[in-house]
Amino acid sequence: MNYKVCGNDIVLIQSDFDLDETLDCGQAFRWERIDKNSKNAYNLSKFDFDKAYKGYKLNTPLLISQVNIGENFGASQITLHNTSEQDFLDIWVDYFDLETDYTRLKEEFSCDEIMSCACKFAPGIRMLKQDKWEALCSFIISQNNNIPRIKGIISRMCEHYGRFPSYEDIAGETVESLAFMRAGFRAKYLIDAAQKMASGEIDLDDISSMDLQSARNSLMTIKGVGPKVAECALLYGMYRIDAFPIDVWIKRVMEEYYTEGLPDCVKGKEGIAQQYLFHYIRNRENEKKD
DNA sequence: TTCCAGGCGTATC
DNA sequence: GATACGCATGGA
Repeated sequence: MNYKVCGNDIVLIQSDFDLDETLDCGQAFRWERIDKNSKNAYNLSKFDFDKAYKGYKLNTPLLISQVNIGENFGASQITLHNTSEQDFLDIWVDYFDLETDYTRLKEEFSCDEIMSCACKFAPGIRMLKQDKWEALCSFIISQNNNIPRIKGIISRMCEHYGRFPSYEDIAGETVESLAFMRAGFRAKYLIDAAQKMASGEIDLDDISSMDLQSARNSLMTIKGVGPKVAECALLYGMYRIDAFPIDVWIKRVMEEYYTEGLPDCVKGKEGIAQQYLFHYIRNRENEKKD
């Protein structure tokens, strides 16, 4: 890892990392893009960047910016603003999966034609290693919902508590007291998850070390957690990259390209492959509409 | 107005 | 075990 401490900032030159493709691709819901016109509000007036986001890992805030380098944006200068070296090494290196070589990963994936297209379509995707409880909550809220609304519900939740609520916070709530979130029928599922954690019936640390099928089964004892949400909690919250969430979009990918199953070159890393495929099929469809 | 969104619980066969 | 339907909410 090649980084410099510059005053209160951490600066690194990083390949395979694009903030839009990583922070706004449906794996995390608490990153907000900073409009360049409003950068003064973030004390960035003297700082030039191509794109920047503000967000959190659970309750640690971060302002992160990107300056593209070179003609084909193969690498970027990434700056973590107002971040101590300690927090960088303890939290963010892990969160942004900076120890994984995505160049090599994409080379492996690219032995398959569709995967090769998907990797080229969004070469700056990285898997975020999110907090277990944060990811579980997020994907309980995600069911039968769209991404802008998921973000809105989580935003209202965090604003209400002044932070991301703990499971103890939610365990003490009722469907009525959570009405401010406008989460609809999902509120009772959040409460059930929180109460099972409070009672010790569910322990996410234990689940993270179980074999995949046992972990799935344990998560699915929570009301509102079925196969898809369990898979997402495992992939995004516990970095179980062999978990493969199948939502409506990935179902389309499977029906269109992989009726025989996934190619061998993604075996063991299906979850990361899924992230490229999800982004590819969604944005390819969006282009059709334009 | 109807349909859809990173699904799941329940009823029914 | 498979299939059908309702579910809260809000944008298109």
